[in-house]
Amino acid sequence: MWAFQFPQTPQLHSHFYTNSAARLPPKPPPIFSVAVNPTTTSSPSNNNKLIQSLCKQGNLKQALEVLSNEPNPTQHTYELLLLSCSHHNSLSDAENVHCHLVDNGFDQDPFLATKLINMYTHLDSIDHARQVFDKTRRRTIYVWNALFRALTLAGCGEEVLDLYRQMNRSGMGSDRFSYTYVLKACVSSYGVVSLLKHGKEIHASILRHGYDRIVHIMTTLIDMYARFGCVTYASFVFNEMAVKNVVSWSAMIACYARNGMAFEALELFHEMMTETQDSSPNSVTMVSVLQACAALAALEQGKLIHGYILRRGLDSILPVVSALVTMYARCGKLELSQRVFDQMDKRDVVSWNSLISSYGVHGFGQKAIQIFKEMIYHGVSPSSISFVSVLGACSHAGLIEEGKMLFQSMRKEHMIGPSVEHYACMVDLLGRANKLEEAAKIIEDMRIEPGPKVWGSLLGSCRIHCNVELAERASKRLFELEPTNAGNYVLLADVYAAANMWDEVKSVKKLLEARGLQKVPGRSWIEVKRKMYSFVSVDEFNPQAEQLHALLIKLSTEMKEKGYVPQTKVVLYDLDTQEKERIVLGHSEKLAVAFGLINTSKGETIRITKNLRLCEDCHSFTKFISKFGNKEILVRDVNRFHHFHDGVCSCGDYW
DNA sequence: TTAGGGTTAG
Repeated sequence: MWAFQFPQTPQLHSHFYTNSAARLPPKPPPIFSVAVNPTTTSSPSNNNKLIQSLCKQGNLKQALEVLSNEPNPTQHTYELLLLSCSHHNSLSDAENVHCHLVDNGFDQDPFLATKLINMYTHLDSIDHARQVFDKTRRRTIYVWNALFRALTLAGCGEEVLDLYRQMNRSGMGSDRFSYTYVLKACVSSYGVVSLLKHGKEIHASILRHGYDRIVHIMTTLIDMYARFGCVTYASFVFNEMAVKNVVSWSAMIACYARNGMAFEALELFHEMMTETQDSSPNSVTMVSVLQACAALAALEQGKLIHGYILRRGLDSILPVVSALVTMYARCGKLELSQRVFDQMDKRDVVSWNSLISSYGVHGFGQKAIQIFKEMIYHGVSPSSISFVSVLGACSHAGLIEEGKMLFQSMRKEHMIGPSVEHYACMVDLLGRANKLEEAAKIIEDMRIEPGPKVWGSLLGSCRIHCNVELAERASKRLFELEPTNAGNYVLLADVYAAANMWDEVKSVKKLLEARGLQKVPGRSWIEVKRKMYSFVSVDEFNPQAEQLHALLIKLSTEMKEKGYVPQTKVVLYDLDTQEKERIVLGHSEKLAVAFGLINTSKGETIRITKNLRLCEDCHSFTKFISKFGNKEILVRDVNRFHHFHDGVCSCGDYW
């Protein structure tokens, strides 16, 4: 048969070929659709009208039956049929309509080619979309754009860029739609090569062709730079925009929020509220703003934002409510997360995942598992992220057997293949529990390539349990996979320092320097009376610093009398014990604790956030303060929460 | 005929 044919579709024509004998021999392929279109000269038959009406009513089955008796379907009839196949998510019907269309001489119609590509994109059949494109000789800008969209959604960014160059060579210029798809393609690549360079070239082309006044394109550009972590470029584009709307503001706020610049995100939000009259924030804006509050653990800010959401009636929008659940949990108010969740009329898998991870990050592993089961009981199927959340919760709580069983159930019961993230959770779970060999075995047996997250989990566990040999193995891979991540070098140096291997510590530090990298400085912050105060280990600019240091020396002396022994193995310098003690006493979280002791009233909980993992010494020191200073102290480190109360931490010293 | 920002984890 000359007509378009798909592989693996043996029953393809059975539905339509009841009169197949009358159709043979096959017609030669038409060259130009308009010239051979059998219906351009005649008005649509009654059958055509009936098919169109059935499609509009959503009755695809009957529409297809009528189609089998209609010798002259029109372009519009096919258009509605293809749309209907998309709505019904039916690939087999789609293929049948496609074959029918080809048999009736429409295979070179660029309008229908566009519709076919869009339909196959919707049905996740990228190969089919590509075949339609390849067979279409007259490629309008719509046809090109449809394929760009298809490939971008499928993560084939590099292929889009190749085609884009091909399109330009063919003399076809880009329009505003091509630019948005191609910019998105730069960040949608599954390949390992960064396409940022290409994104910048496209940016230049946009400027050359005067498309920089199109808000859609400039917003996509902001988003592209945001996803590459190029905040300066993104804010430059944003500031240069002559006209901004709610989407461009939201894109810039999201850019700050996801790139560790939560202060800036909140600042920009306030600017948006005060400086714009016609761009009032919407639900999407609020999600990013809540993310920023969560990142900073800015509870008071978060509560104000919650009030605004209620006043604006945005509290029924699921992503907003899920972001509220997460915000309260990350601000240390788990009970408020639960309350917000309980008040939801409708919940989706994201809402459940938010609650599961909320309990997880606070160390309530069993509760997280219970919620996971409740979710399934309520008929909501777990997603891949549900498993990341619940496995993470098991890891924080040391629930090894439960974690293993859940991991097994992924494939068996829920048909979800484990991804790199799930393996990383399992390695973390076993590694933390000092089952390092078992963790290494998991990596060996992985069916997919273990990425930096997996090796990073193993290295983190080696640091906790001081396993030099395995740490060297993991870091060797990590230095290849992500040579610019300073954290990995620091972890390896930590392992060497704990083993008193000072020459090795020195050489890791040299490697770090040679590669132009720096250790991320420890930073802690605290919200007191709606204001945020930030501390770094050596903070000469804080007017209270002297007072804070004096208080810390006094507290340290007192706590030593009560049994506190400074843990100095975290110091990466070969110094004497006294010097090491001085260094750990200046850690940012201790400064924040001291600030909290001075500036909070009796009975008020101290809430601190830290950008790195809490060190052993600060952990031990804070336990003593909670007992002898009679203070509740809540610390959120980069991984989880620590509730210090009466000399005990909720993590059970397992973090 | 086609388009831009957000949702959970690590």
